[in-house]
Amino acid sequence: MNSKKNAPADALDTFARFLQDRGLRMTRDRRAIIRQVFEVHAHFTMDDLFIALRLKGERLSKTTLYRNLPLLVESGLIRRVPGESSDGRFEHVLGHPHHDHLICLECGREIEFSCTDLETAQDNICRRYGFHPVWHRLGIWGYCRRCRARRSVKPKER
Amino acid sequence: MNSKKNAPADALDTFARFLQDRGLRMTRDRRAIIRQVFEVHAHFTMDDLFIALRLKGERLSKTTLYRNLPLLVESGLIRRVPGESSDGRFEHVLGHPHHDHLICLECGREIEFSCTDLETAQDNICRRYGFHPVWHRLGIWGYCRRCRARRSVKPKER
DNA sequence: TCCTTATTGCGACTGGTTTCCATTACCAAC
DNA sequence: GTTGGTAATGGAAACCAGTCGCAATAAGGA
Repeated sequence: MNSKKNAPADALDTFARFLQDRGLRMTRDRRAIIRQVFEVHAHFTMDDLFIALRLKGERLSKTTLYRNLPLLVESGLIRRVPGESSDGRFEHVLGHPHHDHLICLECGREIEFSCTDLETAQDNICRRYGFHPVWHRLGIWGYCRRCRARRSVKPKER
Repeated sequence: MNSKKNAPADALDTFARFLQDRGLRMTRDRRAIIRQVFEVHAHFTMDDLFIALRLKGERLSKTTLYRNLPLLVESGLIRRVPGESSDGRFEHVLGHPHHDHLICLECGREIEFSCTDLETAQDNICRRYGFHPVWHRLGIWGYCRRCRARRSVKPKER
């Protein structure tokens, strides 16, 4: 029952331990932040989080977020999403399996995928360079099936 | 003589064409920017570029850089260096073939590599999704050989 | 419950980037 | 070469995300 299923509660425990180890305190705001972060399975910005929490009736300030997200990162519960276009975005780590993205330049849609061949090729590269990988991020930009179809109808466009 | 060897001149031509196509003008400042960018084979920030140009006696303003670098990016001559830690950095593209990055979380070093298996795997993915790729970007974060060696000396660390 | 000290909110502040607008300079047409 | 329409530019002001200082608040161990 206290298994992996309850990510928010697990994360709360982990964070509580992390705080205690460093003589910091668990507060209402911190609890709310953790809960929110692990309830939603998507990337988020400071502002996303702020708005979501305010909508839930939490009265914390942005300053508090700016002060606490670095702690969450340090604790390993969340991480900044690497990659230029995802500047200022975070994602939680527990229960968020790895995936990469196809991003459509026309409609902006992001398609998630994962591919073992890709992972294998990456492992090979890392081995070749004596590099110990921790995580990676691959984005492929281009045109999705839907937009290509639409395009082919009026090929003169552009 | 007018071969690939002269990157700055080639880039200047390319950019001139790019500008003309959009009804924009080639100016002294733009020429100076291109020349500088293609003379130096290294990542650079707005400020690096500004200082370098000023040292060369150019009297352009930062505003001009902020206005023109996006054009260079659009023209494909330079690109923003991906990766969180290299926020705000650019690199030129001509004579800088496609590559991906291994980024060390400890020392920050970026190792460039390219790998056909990886490209192949990506092509397969795209085919599977009916996606037409235009470009991609892969970053692998982890620990480089050097830092791992240093670490293994004091294995209790972490 | 008390008391120490971490946490918080607010407003001021910062550094990087963008915008405004008056002036300058391209460059195509004469 | 001169002219005219319009893009480009510089400098200052505005903007914005993120940070800091400080007084008030609230964890949580004694």
